[in-house]
Amino acid sequence: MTTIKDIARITGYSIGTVSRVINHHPDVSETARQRIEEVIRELNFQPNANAKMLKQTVTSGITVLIKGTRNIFFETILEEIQNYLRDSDEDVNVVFIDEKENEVETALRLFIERRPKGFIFLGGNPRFFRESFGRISVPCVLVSDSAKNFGFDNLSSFTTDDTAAAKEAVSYLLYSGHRKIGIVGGALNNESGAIGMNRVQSAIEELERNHIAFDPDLQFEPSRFSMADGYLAADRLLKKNPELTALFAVGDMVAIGTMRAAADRGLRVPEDLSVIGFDGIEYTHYSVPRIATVRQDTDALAKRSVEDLLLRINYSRPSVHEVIPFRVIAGESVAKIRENSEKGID
Amino acid sequence: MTTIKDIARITGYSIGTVSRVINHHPDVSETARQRIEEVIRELNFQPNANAKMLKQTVTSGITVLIKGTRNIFFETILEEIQNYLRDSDEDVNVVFIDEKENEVETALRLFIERRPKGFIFLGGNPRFFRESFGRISVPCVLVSDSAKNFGFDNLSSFTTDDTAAAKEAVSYLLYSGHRKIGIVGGALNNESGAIGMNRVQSAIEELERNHIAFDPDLQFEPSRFSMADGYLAADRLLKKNPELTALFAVGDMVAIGTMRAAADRGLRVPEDLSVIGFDGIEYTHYSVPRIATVRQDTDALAKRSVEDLLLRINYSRPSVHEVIPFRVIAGESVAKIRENSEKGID
DNA sequence: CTGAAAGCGCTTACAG
DNA sequence: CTGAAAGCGCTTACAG
Repeated sequence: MTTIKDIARITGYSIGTVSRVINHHPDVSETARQRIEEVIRELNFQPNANAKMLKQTVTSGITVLIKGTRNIFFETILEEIQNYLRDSDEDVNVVFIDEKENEVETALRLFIERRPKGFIFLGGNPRFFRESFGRISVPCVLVSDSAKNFGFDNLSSFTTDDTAAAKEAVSYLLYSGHRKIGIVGGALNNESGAIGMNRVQSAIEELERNHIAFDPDLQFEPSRFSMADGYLAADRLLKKNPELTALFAVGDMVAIGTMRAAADRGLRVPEDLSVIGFDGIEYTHYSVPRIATVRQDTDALAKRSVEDLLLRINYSRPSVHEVIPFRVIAGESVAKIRENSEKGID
Repeated sequence: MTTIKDIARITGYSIGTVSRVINHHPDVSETARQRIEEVIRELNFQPNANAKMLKQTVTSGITVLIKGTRNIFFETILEEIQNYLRDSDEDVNVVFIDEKENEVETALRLFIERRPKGFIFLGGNPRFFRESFGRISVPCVLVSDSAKNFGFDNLSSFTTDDTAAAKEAVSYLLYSGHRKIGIVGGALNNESGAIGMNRVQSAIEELERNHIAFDPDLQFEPSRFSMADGYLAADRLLKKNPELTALFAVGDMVAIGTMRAAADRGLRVPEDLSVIGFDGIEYTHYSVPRIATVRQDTDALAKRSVEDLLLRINYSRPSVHEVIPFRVIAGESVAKIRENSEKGID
């Protein structure tokens, strides 16, 4: 393996000078720089980052930690974060971890090893934050869960108001004339907390606010955020309650599964069954019919996260907890039905 | 920051003994182990991986390098690779890199820093392999491109026979009675090589073998592997050639865009336009209609990659280049049409 | 502008 | 079973 020593030996300079050239240190003669760069290129030398990081105590770069490798929603935000960070001169390190892993412990390890100036967490388990976030001392941002009540002054958060958004989704169904509404999705309580249950809770409250009785047995099926699970849940729900004219799927992947379950029961969307999703992933726009959904503003989530993190890194501003507006997208999967109509739009 | 030195100081043992405990070295007294583990737990000590890797020359673990963070197909394979590797006692390190990045240079850097026992590449640019793979000396596997002619004896490859698969896709359309067939997708020549162009080429050959004239201008539109691009390409193609009764989309994402483009032109799938995709991603099974596609056997690709890599790591077997069988999935997006019918199935 | 040297936090023969 | 010491490949004051 080629090391800095080999470059020094070959060029006749010391390893100190070689190191300076590698790190674009200004105090190097043009002659030395040229010769050393030439040999580095010839030998295709790559400095060992372990040694570099071990020695360097200076912080640098920003690390984005993403929970789940198959989360299209987070991937969209990531892409936008990278776009915004491209203009800053921080380099970005992206790390994907499994949904079940502890993102705060991972961050802690990376913090020790890489000394980034800050972290952006895409997804996170409140419990993990409460347990061990205290040991991270650089500015951080959490996207997707409010950290307002965690009590850390180096942690900002940017979130969609799930409660209001779910309320709007149900409102839209009510506005379209639906009264027999079911809810698909929301995991009851898994390791990562009760994901999506606040959406479910808020949807139920909106129904009750409109004097529509809600029977969890007949109008709700939990589901994880996948097409496969959404399919099974919707199928169970439609089987035990064929009266339903509209379903609120708590995630777009669940909505996709729901639409397929409807088709397999001979129901057309939206003629026989209306469906509204949640998140606003790209696919909702390409589906036939286009899927009605509550679109989270991924661009704003990304933009504000980056802005805030850079401000806090560079000017040590205080952390903030912001709610980002969402938008109900009408799509083509929700039909208007007549009041008192027995089922669908006829 | 807590280091091994602190643990040594507090427990009264030397850093050598602490290191042995951390690495589960057998030659440590029970007393020492217990005391040291206790303090490590109390202080929540995490050894600095930089220092560890810098010192250790022993190889360990397997690194999976994935090109593209939004490639559902690769993510499916990754999941299966992880399942298969769970049974071995190798730990797995997954690294996502941008589609435009040089995966071989990245592997080289990781090779220097982490010394894995082997690499699995999910996606790769033949040019990058030819240029610099020679400097990697551990067993590697490339999935998605045959490395047969690269001339490296430490590189196996497992691939779907794109040529045969594209031929079958077109066969299926011909068998269903279509004669006016268009092809959407395949990037002409971008940085990552002419991705998908072998599929296009093979599809054209199959048409010509069946005495169907092929006019690239009227029957082909290039597209990158995304819904958005697939939409635009299909829209252009359908606009300039409304006679087409079937489209072969060179990737499933392209097929999704194609189906939406058809809908926006008032065409029903499959009644007015048949569509067949390529890859067999999960979504094709949930779409309404289910998308006909050529399903690559992700499970076999994953399984054989892992088996082969472990065999070569542990018993230094020679590398192999295997073609994994595919399967045409009928779906619901291709209609049978009458011979001589002017358009669609009427 | 350059070199010699200390040291980052670990691992690992070596000696006992 | 344990400790003292060398050294992994770098960076960085310090001195010149």
